[in-house]
Amino acid sequence: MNQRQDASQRRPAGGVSRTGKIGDGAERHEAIYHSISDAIIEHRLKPGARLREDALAEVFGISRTGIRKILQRLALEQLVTLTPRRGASVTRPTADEAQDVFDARQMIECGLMPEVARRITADEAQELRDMALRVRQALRSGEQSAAIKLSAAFHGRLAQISGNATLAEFVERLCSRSSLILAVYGNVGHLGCESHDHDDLMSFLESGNGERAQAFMGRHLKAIEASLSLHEEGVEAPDLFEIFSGY
Amino acid sequence: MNQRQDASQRRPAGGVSRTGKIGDGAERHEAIYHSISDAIIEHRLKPGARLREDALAEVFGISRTGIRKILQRLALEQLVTLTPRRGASVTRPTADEAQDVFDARQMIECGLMPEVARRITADEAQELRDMALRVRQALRSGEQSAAIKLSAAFHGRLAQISGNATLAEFVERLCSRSSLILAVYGNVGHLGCESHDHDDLMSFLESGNGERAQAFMGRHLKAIEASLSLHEEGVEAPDLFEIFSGY
DNA sequence: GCGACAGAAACCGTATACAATGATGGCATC
DNA sequence: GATGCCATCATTGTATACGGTTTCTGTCGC
Repeated sequence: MNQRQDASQRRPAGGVSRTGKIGDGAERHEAIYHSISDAIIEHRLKPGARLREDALAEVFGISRTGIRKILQRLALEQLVTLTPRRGASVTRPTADEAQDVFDARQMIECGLMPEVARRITADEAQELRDMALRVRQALRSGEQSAAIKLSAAFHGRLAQISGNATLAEFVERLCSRSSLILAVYGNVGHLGCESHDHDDLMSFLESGNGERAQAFMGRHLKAIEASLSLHEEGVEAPDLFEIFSGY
Repeated sequence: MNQRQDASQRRPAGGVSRTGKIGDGAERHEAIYHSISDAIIEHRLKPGARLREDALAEVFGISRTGIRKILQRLALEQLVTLTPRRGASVTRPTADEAQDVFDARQMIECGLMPEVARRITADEAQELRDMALRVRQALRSGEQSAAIKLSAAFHGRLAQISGNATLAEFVERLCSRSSLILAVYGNVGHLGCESHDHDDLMSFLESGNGERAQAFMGRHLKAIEASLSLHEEGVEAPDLFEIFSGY
């Protein structure tokens, strides 16, 4: 249930409140937003987990007002679900939503590849290869959480290179939601992005072959999708003992 | 400082809580959100117009807290821009952003057409034809504001029929932003959506011809895009009381 | 006459207090 | 012993107060 926080250790995460500089308020909010968002994307906060305003306010050393703002932002990105008078919890995507997200990625990410192939510079290609390398490293060393986040970052950066900020933002949101989907419907040991898929993709892009990159991205996404167990779970009788055995 | 006597007296007076339904708080916020959003989409609030929290709070009879929540939501949809310590104003899209939005619409709306053609039912087709009719009527009677909103609604509803809620939401947001773009770069008398474009599109969809619908949608969007120009309009201070007088 | 500075007002950012509501657990009754 | 009701509690929703920053304006100096 509620993971009873050791209240004795409730230090504000990083010298906070009355410490002179107030100008960092905005940055601080941004940092807190990323903290929570990362925790969700890396599955340290699992779908369904409740996010109480008081608790978060205490952890980060700001008032509920700021937390609410952040929670609303996360809700609009569909990473958390806001239930009136019940508070916030990490979104648990349905199988339908998962299907929608992957169909959308198929359309947008694939559609972006030709433009990316046209625009990508050598520096950007190198940057992406570095990111792909870090994903591989994380996968090899078993850091699945890190791998998921890094992989999402790779796809997001790729979309940015298309030059269309609007579509890039869409892709980033879709990737975040994909992380949630992996948390619910993914199988351990079968993480979506295969080891060298990203590198193969980079080869097509660097050679300016947009069409092959597009086709490859399509297969890549299909492979991730195929690795999911998208059968609807029985909502009727969940095994509470198994689900909460870790608590 | 804390005059709690007021607190005890504050009780029923306004009758906000005594008027039976208390649950309308959420609905009220939703209604206010739509009021502002509609005012922006219909160009009663023009790009660049400042939206002061105090003024809005007074107009709608709620506190700044609620207004801020609504403003933040609008900001995440990119209808308003939030400048730190400067407050909110109606977003003035740049030419680049306009280009991005129309490129995105080109990709997503066109890509959705085959699926829409496959799924559309007779009832839905009729509903859309009715919407197209209302757009035409508004155009004929010179109600450009109404026409813009109705046209955006048409495109949004169309996307919903694809069955992909995620992409439909994207399209709705793109259409809202398109309204803003029309306000800044559009020419009077040359409203984006031509009179029978929507009807022609419906014919293709009803006959199940997804490919032709897709091609036609592409031309339709290109035509809107081509009708834009880069001349910027002046911005006058809006009279919030007048704009929301009907509330 | 023009520019710069200072004072004042306006306005946003944050925290806190209060009200309302859903949840939980105990108690009485059947 | 089980079920329904009631009281208490926990948690969110909303408003308001306070502090800081920006902006406007009026005056002074050049």
